[in-house]
Formats: sequence, structure tokens, C-alpha cells
Amino acid sequence: MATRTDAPTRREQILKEAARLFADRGFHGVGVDEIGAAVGISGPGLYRHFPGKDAMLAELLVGISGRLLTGAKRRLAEADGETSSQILDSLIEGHIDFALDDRPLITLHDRELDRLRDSDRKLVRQLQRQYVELWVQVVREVYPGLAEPTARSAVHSVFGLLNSTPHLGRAGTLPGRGTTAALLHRMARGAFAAAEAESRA
Amino acid sequence: MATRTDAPTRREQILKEAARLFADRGFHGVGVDEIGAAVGISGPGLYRHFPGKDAMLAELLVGISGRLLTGAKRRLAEADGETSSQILDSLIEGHIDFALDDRPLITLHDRELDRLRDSDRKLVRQLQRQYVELWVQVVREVYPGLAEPTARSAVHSVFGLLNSTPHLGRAGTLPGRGTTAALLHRMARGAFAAAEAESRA
DNA sequence: CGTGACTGTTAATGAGCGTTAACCATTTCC
DNA sequence: GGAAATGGTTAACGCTCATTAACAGTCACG
Repeated sequence: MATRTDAPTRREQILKEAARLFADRGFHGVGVDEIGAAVGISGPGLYRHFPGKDAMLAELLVGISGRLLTGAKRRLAEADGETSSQILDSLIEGHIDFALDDRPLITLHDRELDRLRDSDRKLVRQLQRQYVELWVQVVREVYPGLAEPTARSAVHSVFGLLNSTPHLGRAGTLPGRGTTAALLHRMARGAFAAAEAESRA
Repeated sequence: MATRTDAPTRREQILKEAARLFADRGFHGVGVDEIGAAVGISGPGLYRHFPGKDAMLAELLVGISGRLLTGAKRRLAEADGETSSQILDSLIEGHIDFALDDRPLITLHDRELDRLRDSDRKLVRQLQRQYVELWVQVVREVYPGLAEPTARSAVHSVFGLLNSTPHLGRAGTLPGRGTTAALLHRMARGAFAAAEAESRA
């Protein structure tokens, strides 16, 4: 489990650049030649590493959903003795890290899902669903006033809030990563708390 | 200003169906034949109403941003005597109405902007910017603790929250429009309030 | 040495698709 | 009543683009 210091493999370079390009101009908006050029090889050379353009998108999207889910599961597992509230904070923190560090992937995540083969799309959706349900459980422990459907809607909405980072001005204009992360975190908690205020209206 | 009861014109049918299709499968993912079929005419017949496929997208996106902005301006103008807090509630309500009633447009709004001609994209961005600034002003009146950059980030994030409706399960599974709107409204206010808590940390 | 396995290259193929051309029915209106 | 205007049609063009073919350099290793 050592953190890898190796040079990135060609496959990884391709995936990274493809993610950036897909996020910028959409799956159909990017040609294979362009992806190839981004890693210094040309067009069809990509086919030595992937069976096709679709496969790159599939691997990206499955990878995203998978990493989000396993990350959340890990946080949950490592949390013996912590309060539900602390666990929720940990989930939020993990999601924010992801949103801030992998903006292109976040963008792809809910933009290009429909371009996948049926089987891949099903897989991604299943991973997403598990991730959501995991959040819903924790959220309902922290905010018991939330009925399950309400909690699910609230979770989706908070994802929308956290995933808004791509719209927050390109890199330079942001008030600094830590500040932004803290702001998003507070807002997420505030949104959940306000959601719970329902039953008492 | 009578609410129109007329049958929708062909142009409007086309725009509506195009919006739905673009939102579902992306601008590049939809063919003109398909758009034509959706309104009962076939492929090239569209060119009697629009100079090209791009023009449909442009009109849709400019229309969205324009309606959001003018709606917000109207609410502001009609609000003499109201408190800033009431005005903010009105802005939120307007945005939620839009998000719930025109889901496809919301989706397009931040998904296909890059496919526009430079001039159109500039126009749309300008309208968006005005809309954001208008919110920022009102938000800062209600939550004076918010510095301007923070307020702007918060506004973007709340847009992310409100625009999450497309992800809230297709139509049937929603707990009812009024309930959903109320939930989103509460969460938005809660998020802003929590954002303000910053300077006092 | 030499024979695969790898990783590239360029050229060709073939499908999809936006757009234009050429043509036609219907309505409007002097 | 006839000429525009209007809103369709189908067929053809041309371009983009993913994918495949055919070929070649490099390195590991028996």
C-alpha cells in the first residue's frame, strides 16, 4: 500500500488527459487524434491500450464511482468510536477532496453517463446508488427528523452543492483550497440541518 | 401580458423537443433527423425554422439565461417595502420554479455552453454573471458577515444545490412538487446561513 | 542470432451526420 | 385566378471521425 512514486504508465496518462478533454468539450466533442496528441502519440496508437474510445470513458466513470464508494466505506470502517456526526464530517471531507482534486472527473461523472454501454452504465449506477445509500444512513443518524425519501433528496442536493466546484471560477480566482473546502463543508452541514427543520414547521 | 393559451408555434415545439433531446443525450448525441421526428417533420425540414442545429442550442441557452435574469430583475423591482430576506426568498423561489419546471433547460444550461459560437457564449456568460451578481448583492444584505468572494462562491454552490433536481429520480419518485420545492428552499437558506458562520469561527 | 511481445506509425475504410439542392402542396392576398 | 410566401419532402454532397490494415522499430530473452 505504499504511495506510488513511479512514473505514470501510458494507460494512466491517457486516462488523465482523456478525462480532462472529455470534461472540457464533451465525449463526442473530442476526437481520438486529440487524445493521442495530448499524450504524444497519434490517433490510432491509443488502440494498443484500449479497445476503443468508449472503453476509456467507461473505465473513467467506473473508476470514479468505485473510488468514491470504497473511500466512503473505508472511512466508515475506520470510524470506531466516532460519533455519527464525526462520520458525516468525514464523508463530506472525502467528497470535497475528490471534488476539488479531480474536477474533470466530477464533471464527467454526471454529464456523460448516458454514453456508456448498458452493462457499464448499470454498474456505475449501482455504485452510485450504494454511495448514496451509505450517506443516507449516516445522515439519518445525525438528523433523525429526516424521513428516508427526504434524506435521499437532501443527499442528492448536497452532492449538487459540493460538485459545484467546477463552476467556481477557474483555479486562480478561488480564495484558496482550504478556505473553499471549509466553506463547502459548513454549507453542506447547514443544508442538512435546515432540511431536518421540515417536520417541525 | 395575458397568459397565452394559443397553441405553441412550430418553432416553439422544435425548441422544446430539442431541449429535451439535448439534455438527454447531449448536443452532439442528437441528430437533426431525430429532432425533426420529435415534432412530426423530418430532418431538413428544420432548416425552414432555424439556420442550423447550432442556432437551436444558442437560442435555448440565451433564452434560459435571459429568462432567469429578467425574472430576477422583475422580482427585485416588484419588491418595494419587502425586507432583503423576503427578496432573497423570492429569488430562491423563482430559481426553484425554473429548476422544477424546466429540468432539461437547467441541464443544458451548464452542460453545453461550450458548444456555442464565441459571440453567443459571451452573451450567455454575461447574462449569467449579471444574474449571479444580483444574487450576491441580496445575499450580502441578508448575511452581512459574508465577504464578497465568499458570497459569490456560496451563491454558485447554492445554484448547484437547487439545480440538482434533474438527479432527484425521474418524476414519479419525487415526494411531490410542493414538498420538494420547500425542501430545496430550506436547504438553500440553511446553506447561506452556515456560510456566514465563517468569520465567527 | 532471432523470434516474439510491445508500442508506434501512416493510409484506407466506412458509417454518421449536418447541410444544401431541387422539387412540390397549400395558403394568402392583390 | 395567379403569384408569392410558407413549410414541407427526398436525394445527394461532403466532411468528420472511430476503427482497422499493414507495416516497422525496439527490447527481452532463449
